[in-house]
Formats: sequence, C-alpha cells, structure tokens
Amino acid sequence: MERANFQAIEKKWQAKFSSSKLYNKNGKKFYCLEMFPYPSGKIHMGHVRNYTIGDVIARYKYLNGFNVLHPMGWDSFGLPAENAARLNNLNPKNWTEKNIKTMKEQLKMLGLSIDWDLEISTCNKDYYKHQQELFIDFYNQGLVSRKETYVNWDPIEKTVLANEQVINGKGWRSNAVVERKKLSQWFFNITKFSDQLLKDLDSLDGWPDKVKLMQKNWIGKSIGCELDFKIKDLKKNIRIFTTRPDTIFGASFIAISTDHPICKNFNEKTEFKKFLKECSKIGTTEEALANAEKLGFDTKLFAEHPFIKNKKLPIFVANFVLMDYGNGAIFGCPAHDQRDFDFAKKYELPIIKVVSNKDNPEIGKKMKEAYTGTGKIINSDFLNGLSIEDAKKTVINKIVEKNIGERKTLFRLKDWGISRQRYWGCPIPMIYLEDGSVVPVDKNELPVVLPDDVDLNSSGNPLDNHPNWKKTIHKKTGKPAIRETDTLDTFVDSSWYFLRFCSPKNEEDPFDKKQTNYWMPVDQYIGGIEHAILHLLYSRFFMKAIKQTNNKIDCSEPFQNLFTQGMVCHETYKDLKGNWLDPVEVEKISKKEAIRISDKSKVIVGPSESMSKSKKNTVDPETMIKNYGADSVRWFMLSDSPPEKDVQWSDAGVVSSSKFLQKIWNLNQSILNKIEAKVDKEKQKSFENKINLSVYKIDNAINNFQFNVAIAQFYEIYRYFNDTMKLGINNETLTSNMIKVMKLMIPFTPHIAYECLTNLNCKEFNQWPAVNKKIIDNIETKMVVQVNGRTRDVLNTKRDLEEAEVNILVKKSTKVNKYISDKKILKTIFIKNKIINYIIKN
RNA sequence: GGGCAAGUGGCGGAAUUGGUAUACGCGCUGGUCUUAGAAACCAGUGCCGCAAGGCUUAAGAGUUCGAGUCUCUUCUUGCCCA
Repeated sequence: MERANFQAIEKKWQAKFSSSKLYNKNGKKFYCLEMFPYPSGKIHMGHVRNYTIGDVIARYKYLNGFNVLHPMGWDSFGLPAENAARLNNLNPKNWTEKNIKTMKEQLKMLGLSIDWDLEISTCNKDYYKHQQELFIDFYNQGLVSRKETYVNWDPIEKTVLANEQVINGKGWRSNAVVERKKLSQWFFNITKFSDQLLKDLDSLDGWPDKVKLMQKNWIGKSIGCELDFKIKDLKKNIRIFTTRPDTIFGASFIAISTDHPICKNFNEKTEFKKFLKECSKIGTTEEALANAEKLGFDTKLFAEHPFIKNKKLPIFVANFVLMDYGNGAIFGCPAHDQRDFDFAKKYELPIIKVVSNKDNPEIGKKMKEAYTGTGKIINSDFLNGLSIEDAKKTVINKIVEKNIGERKTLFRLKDWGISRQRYWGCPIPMIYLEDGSVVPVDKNELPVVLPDDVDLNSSGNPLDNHPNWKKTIHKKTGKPAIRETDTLDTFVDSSWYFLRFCSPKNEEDPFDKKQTNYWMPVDQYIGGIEHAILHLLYSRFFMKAIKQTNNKIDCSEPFQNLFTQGMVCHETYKDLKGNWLDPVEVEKISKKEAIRISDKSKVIVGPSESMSKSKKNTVDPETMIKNYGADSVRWFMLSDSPPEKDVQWSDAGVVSSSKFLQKIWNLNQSILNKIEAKVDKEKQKSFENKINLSVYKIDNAINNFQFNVAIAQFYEIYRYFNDTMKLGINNETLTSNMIKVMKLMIPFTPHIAYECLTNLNCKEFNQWPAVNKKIIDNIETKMVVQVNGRTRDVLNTKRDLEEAEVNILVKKSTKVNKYISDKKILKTIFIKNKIINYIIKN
C-alpha cells in the first residue's frame, strides 16, 4: 500500500488554507482569538499548543455554520528587541520584522485557519497611531494622570527597571544595587473602575473560577474606616485607615509612611536621613516590603487614643507602611497583626490582646505570633463580648457619632503606571510647553513616530538622548515645546488589539463602530494562565474606558469565554558537571538513564519542567513538523493531556501520532480499493449506529474542551472500522461513514482530513456531520446487575425496560443466580437503563 | 502564614457527574513475518491467586442499596497572594 506523503499533502493544503476563510455570511458570528505572540525569533511549543487549540475551536465552529473571525497579529514592541539590537548592532525594527517573517512562515506550517488579511503588528505606526488617539481620548476624559511614584532605579544605567529586571536587589545588566527613586510618571486611572471591574466579574460565566478569584484578590476590596488621632503638642491630626477598627483598644503605636506630610518636620535631622536611606534600599514590591526587616524611626511625638482618656501612643515612621495605600498611616495593634507584632517586639512596645479564643490562651509578651483568627472581644470597654463583625459595626458607628472618622472602602488595586523610559514602545503623545504646562499632541498631528536613528548604547532613555527628536512646536501657540520621551508600557498595546482586529485597515479611527459591535465581544479567548491578572484586567479596563470615552461600543467586557491552557513540559538533562543539556545532545537508554551522544558520558535525567531556554529543555516545533508532519504534531499536542493541564512532550508520543495518521490513511485506501461484499443488514445497521454514537461523543468532547477524550474516540473508531469493515457492510456505507469520520478530524488534522475527503470523492467539505439523536436513543443499553452493590453481570437490553422485564432477563443469568437463587430478596433498587441492585441477607 | 486546585496502574490519563473504576495512548511481555534488525500485524498487561475468588482510586473515618465522585480529619504536590 502506498504510504502517505505528509509533506506533500500538507504543502498542497496549506496553499489552499492561506486563501480560504472561515466566513459563513449567514451564520451567527463567532470571534475566536488566541493571545498574540511576541515576535522573539521562532515559535515555541507553547505557541503550537495555544494556536492548535484555537484552530480546533475556529474550524469546529466554522464547520457548524458559524461566521468565524480568526485573526493573528504581533505584540511587537518590547525590551527584548532593544537588547537584541544592542547586542547585534542593528535596528529593533529590522530585528522585529525579520522575526515576524520567520514566525509567520512557521505558523503557516501548522496549517492554522488564520485570516492573514487581518494581520496587525503593534510596532507599526498604523497601529500605534490609533493607540495615541485613544490615549488622548482617555486624557481628555480624566482617565490619565501624572503622579510621582517610586521606581526601581539603576544608578549605573540611569534607567528605570521593571520588577523582573531586578534580580536579588540588583540591576540585571549593571549588577548595581537598585534604588527606590521617586519619578514623575504617567498613569491610567484604572482605580476609577475598581468597583466595576470587581462587580462585572460576576457576569463572566465563561471564565475559569480560578482566574476570576485571582482578579478579585488583585483588586482587593476591603471595607473599614478612617479615624483621626490627635497629635499631642502639635495642633494636627493624623488620619489613619484600618480594616480592623474592632482592635482599636489593642493599639499601642501609630506608624506612618516615610512620605507622610508630617515627616517634613524631620527632614533636616541626620538620623532621619539615615533612616530614609536605609528604607530606599528595599525594593518596591509588596513582597520585598513584607519580607524586609521592620524598621522604625521614633518621632518622639505622641497621639491620643480616641477612646481611652490620657492614653498616649508613640508615633513612628515605619518602612512597612505604604503612602499609596490608605492615608499612609496606621495604628499598630501588635496582638492581632503580624507586621505590627514584629515591630512591637523590636521596639519593645506593649502587646495588648483584645480578641480571645480558647485555643489561643497566651497573652501579651508571651504570644509567639499575632492572632488573626476569630473570637470574642476583650479588654475593650464598650466592645467587650462582641464578635469581630459586631465590634466593627459598633465602633464605626461610634467613630461617626463622635465625628472623628468615617466608614470607608479601600482597594488594593493601584493606578496603572504606563511610563517606560525605553525606546522600543509607543511614544506618549504629550508635549511640555515653556510655561511648564503639559498638553496632548493635536490629533491631526498623529502619529508621533519613533525615530529610526537612536543610540541604544549610551545609558539613559534613548529618546531623551536623541539630538532633536524631542524638540517640537506647539501648533496652537507656535511656541517651541518638548516631547514626552517616555514610551507606553507594552501592556497598553495588547489591551485593545482584539478591537483592532474587527477593522484592522480603518485609517480614520481605532476601530469601525459597526464592525466592532458586530464581532465583539471575543467569543472564545485562549491563552496562558500567566496573563490571568494583568493583561486581562487591563483589557477589561480598556473596554470600560473606551465605552465611557466615546460610547461607540456596546459591550463592556472584552472576552465572553476564556480558556487558559497548560504549559508544555519536557525532561531536563544535565551533564555530570551540572550543565544543562539540550534534548538533541542526549540519547535515552532506559527510562531513567541517558548518555550524551557526543562522548557517551552519563547524563543526569531531571524532572519534567516547563520548556525554557535557560534549562535547554526545549524542542523546536519546526524540526518536529519537518520530521513528523504538522498533523502529527497537532494531534500529539491535543492527545496526551487535557488542554488546561501541563502536557509532557515526548518523542515517542509524536511518533505514535504519526503512525496513527498513517493507519487512518491506510484505512482510507482499503475502503477505496475494497471489493463489494455480500451485505449483512443487521451488521450494517449496528455499524452505522456505532459511528453515529461516536460522532455524538466527539462533538460533546470538543464542546467541553476535552480534546484528549475526543482523540481517544478516534482510536476506538479506527479499530472498530478496521475490525468490522469486512463483515458484510457495503462500500457505500463504508465510504459515507468514513467521510463522517474524516470531517470530524478536520479541526484536529486538517491536511490529512481534507486529502482523504478529496480521495473519498466528498462533495460537501465544510459541513459537520449531523448527530441523529433518535438513533442514539434507540441503541441498546447495558443494564448492570448487582447483588448487594457488587456487580455480578452486565446485560445488553433494549432501552427503557421496566423493572419486571429486567427481572425476567436476570432469571436467565447464571452469573447472578449463583448469588440470589436460594436467598430472600429484601429490596430491589432499579434505575431505568442503568442498574438493578438486589439486596439480600447473607 | 492565608486562599485555591489537585492526588486513579510502570507513565500520560478516562469514567455519561452518585451507578461496570482503570476507556484511549505510551511502555512492557509473548507470538507471526523477516537472513537479521526496523516496520507492520496478532495476543496479553492494576495487584494477590493455578483457579474459584478476593483486593484496589494518597491515608483514615462518615453518608448511601451503591462513593474515584458527596461530608469530615490527616498527609503530599502544584498555583496564586502575603
């Protein structure tokens, strides 16, 4: 038999895919989107998995009559381009474009059903022009602000570092100790939507609960109150925020942030300066602050306790209090907050327990850690005996009554800092006038284009260093002005690309109203769990901000359904010196043993971990496609694990996939070459029923994202087909059922499926096989017969038999009678079409 | 430290949602074919047992006629937050 030439088949069909689209003009719309890639050089297995899953869905929906939008683009701004350009002394633009070209070719090799006419690239000025427009819209609506904030400052590179560029407190490139530095930065006022971003999560039924929970925690709504403390000897108050007003009687100090206005009183003191310097060494992340040793500066000032007469609380400046959460001031209750507890231990402050629980009898200095559990209030005057919740209510009422504070809701979510002191990003369209004012660039002057001729090798911001780029003229006044030299965070680029796909060629506006309202929201969004918080939250913010800004868009949530796929893992290998080895350098000799091919030396086989360049445990998709074919790679990617879980790449797995596809090919050939046999009507009917049932199961599995289960069905179908085709089934029936099976395979392995369909002389390719529910319902069923809950026999019966009819059949079963013949049946449990269970006395 | 998942053969995993546990694939064993190997094909494969049969879904308890699935306790692993 002729073997399938996968390479030739794939080449032939890919040429057709590039011009064919998934549009069914009369069908219901379906927007299928996978997270677009960063063009880093070549595609990796993670992309293969992501885009294969997306392709299955897109093709499946198309075959089911939907009008499918399935676009692809490039998240092409970002730091790696700048670094690569610096290393190889070339332009980031050229580097990026070269990568896009390579990766596009690779994606095409996978046979994806992408409409490349819609391709966008965020570093293209046709794209970022509109982003600048949106920025100005947001600015005019008061959704953009300029604020001072702390950044990770690299003193040698003279640049701001992202959190991930700070490694053990040092700059990733310069290795200099990173400082906290205050800089004026641009922000999107995402916190204006805190409540809405939280509330609308409830409407996202098609999102994994896990992701919704992560977003909820990130937004971090907490209800509490503000409270004024009088400062003794100064005619001022300190206003604090707390979520635990019930512990007010346990307060033993006040702690304020280094940026609190009161600190101005100590700015001249050398001791305070020393303290500030110490604080600036800690990073800016919450985790760094939490893990840092608690430090305080004693102001020698005292605050009056609002409910205990003559009680004085010392005021400290503390490194763990943040200015941008609440008011930059707290009261410390060491007994019931771990940070306060650590602080109190260090500075020997009283620990007053005010919540009691019998499992936690220690009090005062004997406590080993703060108690944050439930209990009754003690030592607290008018709150004694109340639960925590009741005490909160009572004390807040009292605070409001005394006019010393108010109920307040606070969010953990902070405004989104979007300034980056980088070259390879979207220029922020703002200019600084001579009088110090800042105004947006006039919209008809957009885009503000990135210059090509920048020096990436000097320290500092390349746009700022450029000899003349930042010099401009303010059109309205004709006066000279200076451009903003910061560029936008690349998360901005990806926060609205899904809108642009609906009308990517529109020159006038970021998006065409009619097109966008037709296609949006995205019906199925597919990507990695690593974007569960930021990218998705920012995109949700953009939808809401755009809706408020120009009210062109009907929906306020971008992604109706979200699917987060697992990672692709591979075993790790190290030589005896501990150096990572690439899988291609290694030969496995048994399950746990391997040798290095070059010198036959022993290799240490490590656990399977997510593929990464640093561990060298990557597998190149292009090599795999060339060796086994795209269909085999796709098939393996989907077959081994449920798509939401991690999958382990195995060469044996992809080999077996390719063998199976060859068998499918052979089966097609056998059908085409089969000599007509005598027909057995009974067998033919049950054959058709079986295929019909499989169609139903596969359809269900795809709908539930259980691609591995669907693939298991194909293996069963293959075996069944192969075993029964010679047993009295006519060629016409075989062919029509094979056509059904091949159509089911289109979403998974489109090349071989279309090729086989062509050979089978199929006329109507693009139609999903209909499931005949009636036939399924009439198929025989299996009755499980149990005695005392233990299965003793399984009977093939007609559907919907009543208990009495089943009893008659059971009487014929020797397997069952062995257990019940001489026993008294106490009770019978009967579930139609499922089970009959006889309870007997032993 | 808190929250959320998850734990099923040698391995990846399935189980119609409370009704035959281990589908399907990998691996392994035996066989056919072959000068030999590879490929292909056939058969077997949770554990104990010659068999009849018994045991088995991290461990233990509970609910139920019936539990991988529900409840509680413990252990382990992963992710997120601190």
